[in-house]
Amino acid sequence: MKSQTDFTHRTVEYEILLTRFKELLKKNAYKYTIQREVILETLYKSDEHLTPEALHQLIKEKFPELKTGIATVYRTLSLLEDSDMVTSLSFGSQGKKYELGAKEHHDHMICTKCGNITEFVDAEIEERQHAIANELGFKMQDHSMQIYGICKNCQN
Amino acid sequence: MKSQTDFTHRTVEYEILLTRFKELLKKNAYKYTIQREVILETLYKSDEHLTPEALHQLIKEKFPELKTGIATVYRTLSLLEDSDMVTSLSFGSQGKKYELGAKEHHDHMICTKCGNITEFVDAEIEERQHAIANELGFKMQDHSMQIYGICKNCQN
DNA sequence: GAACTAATTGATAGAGATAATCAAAATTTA
DNA sequence: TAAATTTTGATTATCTCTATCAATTAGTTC
Repeated sequence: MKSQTDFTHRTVEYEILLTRFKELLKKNAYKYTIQREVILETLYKSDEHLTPEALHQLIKEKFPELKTGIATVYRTLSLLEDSDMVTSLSFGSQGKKYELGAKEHHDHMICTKCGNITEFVDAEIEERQHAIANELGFKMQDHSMQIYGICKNCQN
Repeated sequence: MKSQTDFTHRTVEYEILLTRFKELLKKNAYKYTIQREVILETLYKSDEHLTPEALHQLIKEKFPELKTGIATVYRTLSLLEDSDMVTSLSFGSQGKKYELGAKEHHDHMICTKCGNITEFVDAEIEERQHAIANELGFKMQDHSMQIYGICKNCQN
């Protein structure tokens, strides 16, 4: 089937990301599909932390002709996460939120009132984390840190 | 109903915890029940990070005469968490693990192979977290940090 | 570009964790 | 100890995510 899907608002940054993605697919003998690209693109454009549900909703609105199923969204997110192209934040029984992990690593400051997420990096903390893992004999693979509080806006 | 439940191995530390718990119940006009105490006690004795499921299992073994239902375990854990007497660690779609939060605060080092959890505290990190929250205009309420890696045992 | 092979898809059923419901039982108050 | 209210256990419902499977599609070969 020849797709009439219209990919708009493409940036150089996105093209680089897409190339990385295509290389990843090729390397693992995965196939390129419009659904996979649309999922990557929508995640890129949204610039937010999205639940699989929310991502699926966005895709259905923007590309209704694809009839993308929720299962494909989950599958592709897993694929992207396994390949370190996206990272997920866990919210207990409320599931996960995903974000593109192409940008540099960062931690999260989460407002407990409005749920908004602010990102930050602190070199000192990063350093201590490595040191601690070493001290405890761990081979560190990853880490995640969240600070919970009330953001400026919600303090009024 | 007069309970024949035998509470053994009580320590002073536990008695203090229990008193805190009873005060909490009174303050919120919640009622004291044997089930609630048994859940608190089992969590205290286990000294481990427990899933609601595992906690329920332990209680069924130690206090079979109570016939405690899983729903009560969930309800009580929520109650305790809302009151900051226990804290939970999220494991994505694998649910949560709970621990008593009465002891001093600590972060977690989690082995991605065997799932075991080692606790640690690092003063420097604690300090930076507060500083960062301030910088970003957040009123900090809480934080959590997990380092993922492979523990000594599992590296072989 | 047609045929072939294997991967991918959408729909749906299934699994696991947690929440909601509700009649029966227990706790607290008076 | 009787009345009022909460809590409980059993069960069902819900929510997130995974497995299944027939139909479709991508990549390859001719």
